[in-house]
Amino acid sequence: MTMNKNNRQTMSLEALQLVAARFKVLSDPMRLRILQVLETGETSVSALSEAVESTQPNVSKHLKLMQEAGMLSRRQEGNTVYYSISDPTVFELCDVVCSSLAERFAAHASVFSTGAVHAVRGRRR
Amino acid sequence: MTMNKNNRQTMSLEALQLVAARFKVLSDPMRLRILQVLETGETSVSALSEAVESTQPNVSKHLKLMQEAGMLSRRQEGNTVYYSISDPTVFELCDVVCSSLAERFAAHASVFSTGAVHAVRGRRR
DNA sequence: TAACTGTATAACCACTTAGTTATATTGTCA
DNA sequence: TGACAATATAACTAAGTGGTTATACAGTTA
Repeated sequence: MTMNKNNRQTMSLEALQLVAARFKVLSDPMRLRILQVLETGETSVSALSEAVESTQPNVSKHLKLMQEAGMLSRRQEGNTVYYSISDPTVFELCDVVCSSLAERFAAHASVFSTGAVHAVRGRRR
Repeated sequence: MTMNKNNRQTMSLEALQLVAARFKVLSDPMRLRILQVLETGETSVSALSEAVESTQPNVSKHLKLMQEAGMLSRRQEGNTVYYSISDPTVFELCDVVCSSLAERFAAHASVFSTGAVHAVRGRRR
């Protein structure tokens, strides 16, 4: 096993690509917004489209992307489709980013609500 | 303060854009590779270019991007420039993604070396 | 000064991506 | 069956991105 001098494994290029792909899914504001809504619970496509103020085809596209990335599950009931979060680590990732950003921009820290995030973090999941 | 039903704050669009931008920086395999090298310590641009097997202009471009994102620091000595990691939370993020991926692809789990990452996680930083 | 080294930048290209509009698909209900 | 509703997909466009090559900019050394 390849280790660097911090005793940390050096990942293969293939593995790096998979990690990068995961970050890429989270690198779009609209998708983050969708995830925020989904955190409140399973939601239909039409309800999501309204909530995030975008068109249905656009939301459907993002949902498919995130589902294929393994972040969402899909459940159909009649002709309504409900999506929900299947990998809650996405919020763990967002929390880490928020803390880091809050630390950097101490001036705008309230935007990221460091305190609130930290308070919630302990009791989630 | 806006909270959803998980008692989690709903971030503003502006904040979501900042978070998304951070994920975007990490969404490229070459940048992740550079970060891996930098984790072993401060490195010059030329040494980095060799290590990641890319051209100097390309590496310089990625370095500038990551520095502007607040992940790297730059130090010049003579006409050699050394970059180093200024925000170690990037590795925290990578660890979370690796664990999540390892869980999903149990078959290819060894690629992400769950065990190794977890073992190291506790004593880092 | 001039030659050389290391890094940054400019210009360009192939490719990807988020969004829109139009349409297809699937399910329900009369 | 037909009309309708919810979702998915196709085709397209404008904007962004990673890489390359060439060149500019500093800093060192003769």
